[in-house]
Amino acid sequence: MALNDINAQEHAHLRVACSNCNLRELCLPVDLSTEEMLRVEELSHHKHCYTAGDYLYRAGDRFKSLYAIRSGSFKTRVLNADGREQVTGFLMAGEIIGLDAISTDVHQCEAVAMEESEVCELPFARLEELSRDIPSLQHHLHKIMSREIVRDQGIMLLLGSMRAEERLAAFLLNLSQRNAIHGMSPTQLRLRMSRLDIGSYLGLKLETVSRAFSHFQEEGLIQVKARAVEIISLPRLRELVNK
Amino acid sequence: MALNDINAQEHAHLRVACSNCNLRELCLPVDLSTEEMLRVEELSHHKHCYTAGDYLYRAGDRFKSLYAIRSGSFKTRVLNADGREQVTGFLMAGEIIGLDAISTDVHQCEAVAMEESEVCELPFARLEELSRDIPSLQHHLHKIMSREIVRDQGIMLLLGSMRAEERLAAFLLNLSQRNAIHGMSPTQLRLRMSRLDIGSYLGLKLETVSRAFSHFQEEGLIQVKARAVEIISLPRLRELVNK
DNA sequence: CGTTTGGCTTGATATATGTCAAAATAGACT
DNA sequence: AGTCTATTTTGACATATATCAAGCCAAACG
Repeated sequence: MALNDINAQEHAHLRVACSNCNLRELCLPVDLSTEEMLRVEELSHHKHCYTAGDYLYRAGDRFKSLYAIRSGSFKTRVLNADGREQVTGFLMAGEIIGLDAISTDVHQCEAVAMEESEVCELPFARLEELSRDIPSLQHHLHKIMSREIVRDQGIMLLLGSMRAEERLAAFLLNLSQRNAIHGMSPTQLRLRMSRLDIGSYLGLKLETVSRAFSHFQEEGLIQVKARAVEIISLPRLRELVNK
Repeated sequence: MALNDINAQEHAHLRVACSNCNLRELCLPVDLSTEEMLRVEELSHHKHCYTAGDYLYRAGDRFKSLYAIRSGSFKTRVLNADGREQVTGFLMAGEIIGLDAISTDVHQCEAVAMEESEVCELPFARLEELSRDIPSLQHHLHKIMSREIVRDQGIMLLLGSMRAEERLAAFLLNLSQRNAIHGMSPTQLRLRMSRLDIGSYLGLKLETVSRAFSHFQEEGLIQVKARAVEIISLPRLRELVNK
């Protein structure tokens, strides 16, 4: 079965090997023995494929598994009683998604693919079992959850104390940094999300986001062509955030 | 040594027993055996006392322990490079504080007591050990971390999509609910924090917070006397948030 | 008991961002 | 290629919140 035969709607299962995965150091601790690695692979040997717009899960879905993003990207968003919505994150390869659901066994937010994407399913009950036997895996899981808390606090700082252009600059710098982690260019960004989504994430209206992009371009900070953004001056963008 | 002899500056140690603690069901899973309970008590038998303004920890401090608040309350805040600050939470009895530090082994934010407060220290390495042996404790820890993530996402929704008065109403309702959990009145609130802190938490200036309080009072929603707030109409306050 | 101090309230005004509307552009589909 | 649709940009204007400034109040203190 060739990769491009997979229909995302079927959530096709595919065997994968963590030991060969080039994202290994993002998902797993570094010091696993061969035997431990085999046990982990047994846990997460199922891969699922999605296309843009597909839901990985919806608010209210019963929680069973975390997901490690193997390729592509997702956005997560929370919905209010009255339909108000807030994009809470844009997640890319190597990141773990679904941590919010552990608290109640029900997904609190929803996750939507922003492009062709693949995830490894990590049944959480098995993950807990395994992490009881493998201390470094246990600690790694704790770090991942803690990192999510730190990330969220950073966004609270952004939403609570920064103005529109500072928020957008921080957003671009964050994308740049995460691009770099994956060995991609820190200055050539291909945005996977709309201005509306960026606005929701940054607590701004889409028009404000668009104007900020235009203004950055006028100032020679970036070059914008729709969703292709080139950062001309990383230092000046950083200045903008820290002032 | 009597309780009121304790000097907060000394962070005096006191033996405490979880099994007698009336906050037990907030900190611990319900189904611990007597033997397991004894082991947990061994983990967390140290209590520390603080007075208003004392730091529980500062950003940059090496991470060693989580803390369970036994009495009183703390605020946590993150600081930016340029001195910008954001209050990220107001924590009260029964809540666990310090989860953000697990990710890097260094505290990312700082925690300050808002009144006379006591905490139980939970050395994290020991907590991890213990939770390897006691699956329900392990799962409980995961739930606590996940709950923090959900809480943070709720604040992101508030900061990103609500207007000033909606934010304040949500804040008051949250306090009311947590008061109720502790068997206290859901309508008689004694605020432990200043308008400045509320403003920082809600992403507003203190004047805006003050005006919103005044306006709520004019509308007959609440009765404000400095930091003593009486909620007159919970339903109308809820309406405000969900519209 | 009067003074000091920090926190809170209130008013007048400024400004960043939202709102509404229209045009431009880019992608998707025949 | 050409039409259709969704997304993005841009402009004019409205408004929520910030800013600046003054006065008020209550707890703390000499």
